[in-house]
Amino acid sequence: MSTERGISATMTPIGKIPRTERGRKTLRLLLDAAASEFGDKGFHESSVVSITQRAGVALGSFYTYFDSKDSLFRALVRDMSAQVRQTVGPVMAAEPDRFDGERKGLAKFLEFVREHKELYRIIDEAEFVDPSSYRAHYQDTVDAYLNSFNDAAAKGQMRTDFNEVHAWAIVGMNVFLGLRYGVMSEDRNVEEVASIATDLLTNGLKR
Amino acid sequence: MSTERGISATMTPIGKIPRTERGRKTLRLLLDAAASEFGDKGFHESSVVSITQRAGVALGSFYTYFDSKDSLFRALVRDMSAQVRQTVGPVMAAEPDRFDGERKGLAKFLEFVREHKELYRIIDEAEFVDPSSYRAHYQDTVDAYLNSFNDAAAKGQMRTDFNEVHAWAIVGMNVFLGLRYGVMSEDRNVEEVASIATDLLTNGLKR
DNA sequence: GTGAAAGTTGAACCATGTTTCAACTTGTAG
DNA sequence: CTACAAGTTGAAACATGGTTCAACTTTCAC
Repeated sequence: MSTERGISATMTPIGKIPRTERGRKTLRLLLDAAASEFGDKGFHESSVVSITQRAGVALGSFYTYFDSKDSLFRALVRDMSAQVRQTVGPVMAAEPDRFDGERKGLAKFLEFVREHKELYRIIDEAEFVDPSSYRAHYQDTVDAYLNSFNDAAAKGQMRTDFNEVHAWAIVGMNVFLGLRYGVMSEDRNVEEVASIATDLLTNGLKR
Repeated sequence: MSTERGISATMTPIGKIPRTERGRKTLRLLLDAAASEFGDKGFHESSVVSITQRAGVALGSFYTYFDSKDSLFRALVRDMSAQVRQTVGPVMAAEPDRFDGERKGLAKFLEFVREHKELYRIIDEAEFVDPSSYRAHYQDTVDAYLNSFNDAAAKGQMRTDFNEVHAWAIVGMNVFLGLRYGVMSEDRNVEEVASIATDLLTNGLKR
């Protein structure tokens, strides 16, 4: 449930960037502590004091790297959003058949969610703390779907009369499956859930 | 964007219940003010002071009816959750054909969302402020879907091999369509969105 | 080895906002 | 009309937690 990533890959203007090894380590500690803290308690219940305590550094050190509690949160939202796409995207794209890709991608997504349960709390709370990143996150996901649909339709793998409504519907479907079968409980295995959902998406509910 | 409802219909233990007409009016003012305030700013940015100002009553009056800011919010969550089901359920159930019901129900839901944009902020923020109501809200919706699927399948209107995964998928789909075409923008009419979604649900995406 | 830059520290400052309460006004039953 | 209950008021008490800062320690280039 920790991010396990290098510092400023997608981590755009975090605040001040560390110049030394010691600095990079402290920043990493703060980032990881913040992800757990926000995941456990949500943005408002989390406190900078508590984050620094988890990280094992002094309160003041926080402000060496971040301008404010908000700016840390914003950095985290953008980062998690990118992480999801970087994790799921390639898995989906690797399958020649679009529906196989959908199934594999969804399974990967559910796996990711289980390993990063803080994802939902962070993204969802962005609706309040950082609305533009929140919207951007879903819009980006929808756009990725539309692109992949274009490819698949061109290859004759699916209907050609799709549009943004379909994409939003599918994203919503996946988000909720992640909420239910990733975050709330792990009472079904991910492949099973992914198969059922992909079948629904492929064939519909009619008899 | 106001609730326009009587006081304690579904509004379980709100706190203290008013004994006089004057009291009921004040409570109504507070409830409506709170719904707008939470809708505009979210739970944490909202303040009791500001809610009482909107309502045009004194700060202290708030505590005549509610134990705390939290308890007011909890009351509001349960209330909105019930309102959605009471609004959409009957419309859905009225159609003999399950897919017609789905289309009409979704259209009604989108309409409701447009008239109550505060719905999403309140339900979504319940994830943090009142997690059990948040989960209950979606679980109740899913259960209602499963029941209606049972009926429809018995009438031979749809596949019989559905399960909870299908229900969560569809609920997620609808929630996201509400977010996009109800809250974020009203750039498509509700019937159009509902038709596209229902067609997806009925026939799937395959060619 | 030395000194300047980078990083660390936590007490104190400060802003915000929830909750309490005792004095006051309004409603109503008898 | 009276007296008690219900409701109202807002200043003040209280709690929380974000942010600043000046003294201190560590790192590292030269």
